[in-house]
Amino acid sequence: MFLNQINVPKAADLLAAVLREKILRGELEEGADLPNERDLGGQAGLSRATVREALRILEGQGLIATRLGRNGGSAVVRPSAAAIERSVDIFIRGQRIRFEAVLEARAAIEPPSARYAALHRTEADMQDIERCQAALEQSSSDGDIPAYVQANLEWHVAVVRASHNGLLIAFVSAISPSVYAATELDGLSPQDVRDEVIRAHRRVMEAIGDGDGEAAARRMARHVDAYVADVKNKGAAATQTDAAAPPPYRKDIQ
Amino acid sequence: MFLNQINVPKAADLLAAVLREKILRGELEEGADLPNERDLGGQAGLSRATVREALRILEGQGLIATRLGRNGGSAVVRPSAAAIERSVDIFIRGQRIRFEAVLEARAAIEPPSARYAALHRTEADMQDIERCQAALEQSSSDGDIPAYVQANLEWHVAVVRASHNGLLIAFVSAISPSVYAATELDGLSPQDVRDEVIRAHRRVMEAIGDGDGEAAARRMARHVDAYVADVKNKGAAATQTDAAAPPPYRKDIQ
DNA sequence: CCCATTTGATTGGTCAGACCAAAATACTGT
DNA sequence: ACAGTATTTTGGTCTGACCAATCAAATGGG
Repeated sequence: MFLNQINVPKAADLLAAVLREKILRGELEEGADLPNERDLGGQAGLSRATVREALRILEGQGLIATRLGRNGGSAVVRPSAAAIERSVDIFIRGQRIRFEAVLEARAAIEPPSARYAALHRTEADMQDIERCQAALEQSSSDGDIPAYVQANLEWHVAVVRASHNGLLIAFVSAISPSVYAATELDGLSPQDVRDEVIRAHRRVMEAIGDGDGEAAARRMARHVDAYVADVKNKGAAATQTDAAAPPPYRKDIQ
Repeated sequence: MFLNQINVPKAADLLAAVLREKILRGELEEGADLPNERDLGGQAGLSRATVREALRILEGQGLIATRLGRNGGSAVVRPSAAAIERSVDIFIRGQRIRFEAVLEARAAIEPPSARYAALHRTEADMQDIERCQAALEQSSSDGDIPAYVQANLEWHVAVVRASHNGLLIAFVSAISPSVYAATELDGLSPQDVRDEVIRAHRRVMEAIGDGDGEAAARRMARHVDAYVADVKNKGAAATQTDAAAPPPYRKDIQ
């Protein structure tokens, strides 16, 4: 062997790569309009169909947004966590990641995030968290389980957001929908469990408010570990009755 | 107001969504060939250009792979962590995530991952980790810094891989390239620091080998926190001499 | 002069048809 | 039996056209 398999790149991929670099290097700043598709094709010596495929790639990566009509066209947008959320969702569903593993990942990330939250939180962060907690308590006393689960997730995301670490926020946001989808399914959460969750949240919030990182991490760990243990028990109980079926992690997969 | 903004979906997006669901629901299993582009267009009542845009979207999401030539076409592939790595890379670069924040995220995820690794590792996992450690020690004594940094990262990924949690593996894999790119740049890592890293790794490995989750987590935390503190100090020192410039986090951004 | 309406220009969205190029298969002559 | 050639299948790309959404400019009545 003296030559590696030569990889013929596709024109659309190349164009997408060029534009992506231009964007990420900051040559094209946020909001900047790309030339229209016909001009882009003319400049690059490519057909419009090829240009469009390249734009589709970039759109899928969350780097541009395309609007129709006069003064439309493709404009550079700041890549958000949405792309990460999409890819994580696809990964979880495609790899058939066990629901327990998703919870484990959350249990891994959230306690350190709570520590950072305690260290970096602002006044506005605390207000956000408290707003989520209020919504949680309200929906719990109303007995509105879906709203309760939703508010619960939002509380967790709000805590991580207070860490001001974009990556941790993105990771937790990315796995939250899966946690929600699987939790809602169970229809669990009796009154006493909900009350205990509310108390645990209050303890964590107190630590974050005090700026006590260690306490925040410890209490958050207790809280999410209890959740994981709870689900694992349920999973084990379910496996007794139906040993062959893998634990469902999402309603549309069975 | 009595009607919300009506969102006209694009044909390619719809087709991509339909195919994506088919794939993720398992209707099309791994390796299955999609119909060729002409047939797909015929069945869906769409032009080939539109079909190709849809396929490009799916390809970007890592759900299909397309090969040229007779017996070519698009085949379903299992979505891997690669898509997550791409989106995280774009996110980090696009959001100008501080390098410290990337390290913080790693410092958050790796200690709990080490705990899971201690609990779930197999014999093969230990061998992988030891192989990485051997490469690390070799390149360190050779003074080959790039190889050393590379082996260092691989060791960390190998540890997380031993946790057998796909999400944690994906997250750490996703941020590793950024850690590498930024670390290499520094050209730091004098002999004594490298030796200390090697000793820290050995301590973590011992705990994982013993199945002692708490010790593994604690030692890993010590190890990565030292790294973060080191970088933060360097960052502070650098800011003294050049207070205006934001800390570079990647060589191609300056 | 102002405002509502109509008209027109710009741009993405889609289509149809063609040809090229890569890759596997079928064929053919030795 | 085999090497070499032709054929077929399929993605890759191009050209050119028309539709549809959108906004700007022209228009016309009050």
